[in-house]
Amino acid sequence: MRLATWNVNSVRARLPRLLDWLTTTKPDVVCLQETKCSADTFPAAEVAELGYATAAHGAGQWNGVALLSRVGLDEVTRGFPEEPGFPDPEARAIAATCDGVRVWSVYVPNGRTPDSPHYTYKLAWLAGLREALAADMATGRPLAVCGDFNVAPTDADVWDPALFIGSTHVTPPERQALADIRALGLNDVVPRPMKGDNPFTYWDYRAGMFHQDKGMRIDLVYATGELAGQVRSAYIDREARKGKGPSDHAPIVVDF
DNA sequence: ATGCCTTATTTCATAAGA
Repeated sequence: MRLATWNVNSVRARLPRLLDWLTTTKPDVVCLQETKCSADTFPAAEVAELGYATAAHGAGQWNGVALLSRVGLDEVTRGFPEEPGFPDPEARAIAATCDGVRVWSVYVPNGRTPDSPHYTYKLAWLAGLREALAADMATGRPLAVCGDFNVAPTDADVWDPALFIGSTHVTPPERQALADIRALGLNDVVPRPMKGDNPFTYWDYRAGMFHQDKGMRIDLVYATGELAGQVRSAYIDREARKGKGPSDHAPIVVDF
């Protein structure tokens, strides 16, 4: 199975690039984040022409997640029980069973600043996600939770750790929340960069950050043990971050 | 301290992103 995850920063704005990328990369299952559209405006017909079934979860201009699959898309769940909201739950999680693998696409709240209520919400949401994953893993199926976690797991995952001290994405509570999720029995599948040493997945649009490789690794693939043991390769598709009209995130592609 | 860039929107200005 070829599994990918990509924060597309609007699936409609990115549609031509997404279709090209699907055609050349040929993933079996794709986790999308920041689709920024409702389920009924998701371009499902366009991806269906390439052989993909769609399950989307969205509610307008912000957030939004989706799953595309050409190997089955069953037992779809949107959100999770007792999902924290701001104040109401947002479209940040969707899961499905694809060829026997339980796949989650998640878009973790940004948090803004550590003194913001959005930060408290972020930590609560990650704790809630942990409980939902624990419940889903009780079935014993292989599982992968993929997406934009908005947390850089280590200092090596940001281009300048000194610059990030005191900022969201690197604080100990956020990193602990990720560690608590891994402690369920999930393994960080670290993809290799196509160029350079840094496994970054996000670069700000501004100030030529991508070209200077001033980025962050905040998009993650966490897989249960047996599945992680079957990883043949994992890479960050930096080509998709180049050129005209890219997302600010690059896709991660994992072959099992 | 802020913009740098890009998105969507009851748009020609704002909120949000990370």
